Amino acid sequence: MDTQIKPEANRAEKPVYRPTDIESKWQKIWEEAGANHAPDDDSRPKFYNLVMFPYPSGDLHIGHWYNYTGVDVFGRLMRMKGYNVMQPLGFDAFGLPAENAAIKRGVQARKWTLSNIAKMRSQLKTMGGIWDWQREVITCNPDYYKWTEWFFLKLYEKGLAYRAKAPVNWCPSCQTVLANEQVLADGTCERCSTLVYKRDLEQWFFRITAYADRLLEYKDVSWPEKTMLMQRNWIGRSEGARVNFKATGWDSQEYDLPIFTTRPDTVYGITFFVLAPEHPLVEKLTTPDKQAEVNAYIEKARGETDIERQSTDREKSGVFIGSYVISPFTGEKVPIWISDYVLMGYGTGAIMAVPAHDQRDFEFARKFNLPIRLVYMPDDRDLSEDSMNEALVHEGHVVNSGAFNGLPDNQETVKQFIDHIEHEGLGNAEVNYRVRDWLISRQRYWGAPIPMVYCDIDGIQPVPEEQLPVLLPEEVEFKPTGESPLKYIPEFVNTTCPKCGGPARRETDTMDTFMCSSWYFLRYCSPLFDGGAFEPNLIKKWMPVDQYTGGAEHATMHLLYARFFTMALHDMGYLNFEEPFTRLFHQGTILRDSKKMSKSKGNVVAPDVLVNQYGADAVRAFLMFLGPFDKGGNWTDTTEMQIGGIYRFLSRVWALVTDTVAFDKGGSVDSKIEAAVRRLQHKTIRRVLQDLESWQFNTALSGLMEYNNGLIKMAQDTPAVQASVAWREALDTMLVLLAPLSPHITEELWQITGHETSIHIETLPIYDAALAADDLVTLVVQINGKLRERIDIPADMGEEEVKQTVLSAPKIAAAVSGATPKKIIYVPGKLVNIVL
RNA sequence: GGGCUAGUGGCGGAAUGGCAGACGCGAGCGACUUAAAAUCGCUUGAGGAAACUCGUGUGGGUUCGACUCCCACCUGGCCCACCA
Repeated sequence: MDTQIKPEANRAEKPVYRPTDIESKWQKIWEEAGANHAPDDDSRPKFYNLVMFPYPSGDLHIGHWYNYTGVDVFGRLMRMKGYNVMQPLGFDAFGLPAENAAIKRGVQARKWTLSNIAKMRSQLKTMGGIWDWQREVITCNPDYYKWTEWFFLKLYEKGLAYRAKAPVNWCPSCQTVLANEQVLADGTCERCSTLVYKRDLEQWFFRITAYADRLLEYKDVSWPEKTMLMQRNWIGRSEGARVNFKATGWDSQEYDLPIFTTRPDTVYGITFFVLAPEHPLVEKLTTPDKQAEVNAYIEKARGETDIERQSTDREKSGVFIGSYVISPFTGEKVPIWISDYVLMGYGTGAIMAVPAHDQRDFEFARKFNLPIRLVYMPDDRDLSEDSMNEALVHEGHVVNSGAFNGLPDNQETVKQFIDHIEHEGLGNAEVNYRVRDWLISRQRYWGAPIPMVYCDIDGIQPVPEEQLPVLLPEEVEFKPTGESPLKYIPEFVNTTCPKCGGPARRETDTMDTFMCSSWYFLRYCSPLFDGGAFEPNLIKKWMPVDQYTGGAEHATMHLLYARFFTMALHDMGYLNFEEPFTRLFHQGTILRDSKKMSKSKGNVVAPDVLVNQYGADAVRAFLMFLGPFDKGGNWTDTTEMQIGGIYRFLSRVWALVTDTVAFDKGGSVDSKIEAAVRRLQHKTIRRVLQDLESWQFNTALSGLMEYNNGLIKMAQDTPAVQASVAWREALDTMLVLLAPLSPHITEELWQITGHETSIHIETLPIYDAALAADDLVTLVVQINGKLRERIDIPADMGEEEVKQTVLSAPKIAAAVSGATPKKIIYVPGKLVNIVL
């Protein structure tokens, strides 16, 4: 291979650094030796090092490399620390892109997916990671999705799966359901530009809300605070009360209208009542004279896109529907309105409006000239309903509330109101969650089938376990609209009822791919096991995952679903732990010109060219050198130029080590020089190990570069040092510390320097503080906090003597010029600050 | 609107409250070469001949001492977004 960067060999007898040759050589040797496989029977302690598996889009880009290199560096480090490291990889293989390829290019989804996997697997192998390919898991294979279906049945048995109506994106022109990704920002269909609207469909849900409180616990896990906070906000636990109101419909019947509020202490402030436009009682409570207006409003709300409806800063809208509720607290008639700021999906879809103390209600009241009544008054000033221009939230003391007047705004007051509500039989304390049940139905072809059948006689019936898997047909034809072809395959749809044996229809929806990724980490433990989803003893051996690494964007979806799954399986007795991932780390994202890389945007950076030119070792180290691993980076046109620096570094390591080999071992060298070598060696061990263990790969590398530069300098100054034992050990240290980052060159040099076993099973060097200690330390001398001088002093000099030495230094003495210092600050080994 | 996070040379970035700019890229000069590339050496925050002065988004504060801690603001990124 010819590149302009590569140095010529300056001596014929020395081996030349040819990265690609070395890399393919060692990758082959490692693979044949099974070096990357984590055996199930092994006496070392286990370490399960997991990375979020990729979607097989077809091309491995530099972002994948970044992510997987960091994980591999950490895995290799743990292996060198003596762990039996299991580091598997697989493919999250169901999903929309395969279906789009099938529609647009007429290639079968399965074929497309598997050829992408083959390509990505071979690309991945070039990075020289310790991926345990014997454990590979592909979620679209029947031996995997059989168990995805099985989990569905188990959740169904436990009452955690249920069917309900939910809105989907419906394109009236294509006559099909669209995924959120297929709806453009302006609310139109990506295929035909028709306006998409919401339509209710019967779909399957998982009752994740039943686990909301448990999901807030985080038992025995060490996760980033940020991620837990995101999940907590997502789950959104709110304590409050349910209060029952009653209203009379135009049919003279009385209807219950419960509401949920977090502010039961403001019930006396209610001046109107609002229902979500979709609320089922709207029809009964709308008086005939309001019918037309109300219907028009509901129509309008339905036609709005999510983006429109969710925008906070739009003006409030709504319609009075003609009926009233009676406030059980004040006995007043309170008008009922509908408005889209009340959501059917949260609480009861109805609220009591207290405009004086809720900003949204306040805006609504002002817009429609509805009354406002203060039930809290600030302690330090007067406020009037007419002049206030925003709601008063959490301030002051209770007023206008009968026996409660005078109470302060606090939890105790809220509790007294709830007690009162419960005592009067008007309602009860209640906790609500923002999180909704998990909708897993997808009106898509390329996913795991939902193992359910519909019988005219027996209704909904689960497919019996022994009939699993419900196989997904592989040769299918798509309608031009992109509709799921499953509906039109009679052999798939028509089946028999497991209960009565009569004719029945299969469910044609498939499962959300998050379902597949909610348990893949369990499958890695026994990927070939066919007696169940996993082999219980191997689960006990490997789980929970010790280290999980992946993007922060999965905080509220995948990471929550996987925890829910694990907890549900624990409760069914399949697992003896509740949290799947003990430690979590989010790597940063590599952007291209400040934008996310994606195949669809066409802005991906391919690693292949760089790997061919500089070798995988250089690309790995280069990516890790860009910055802190959790920060990611912005890839611009000049970024690539930096790889030359890493390549030079590796070449210099190569030259340093191969130069030494020419020297005879066992020569003697001045003990002072030997001590200097040891000092540099042990200082490096300390900082580099510390950095590697805390994922600071960029500073670990700069530490190694400084080490390399230091050793080169020593060899130049005193060539004889290269014959010493200390020198050989110093080079061993260099190679061992560099091995996790650049595994091939270090393995090659390890062999060249006469070692007979792989460098990657070496144990890490141990830091010796005594060897690292300096005789002299450089002391910084400041006057009034400003740097004035640097003085070398013996490391063991006492404080008084240090101060005297400093004060008698000519520059300092001149600056002080006879004045008496007010104070002298002494930080041992670091600095002296003289305050004048 | 809320939450989180970041802001340091021409660039990527480094600094348990203690020498700002480590390490690397790029650039400049030099050596080697007929020449170029590669390699090696030196220089490289700004101003200044130098002594020295200024300098980590802006403005305050705490401290002997602040890139680092506190307050306010400005700008970017990410997540959530009318959740009663």
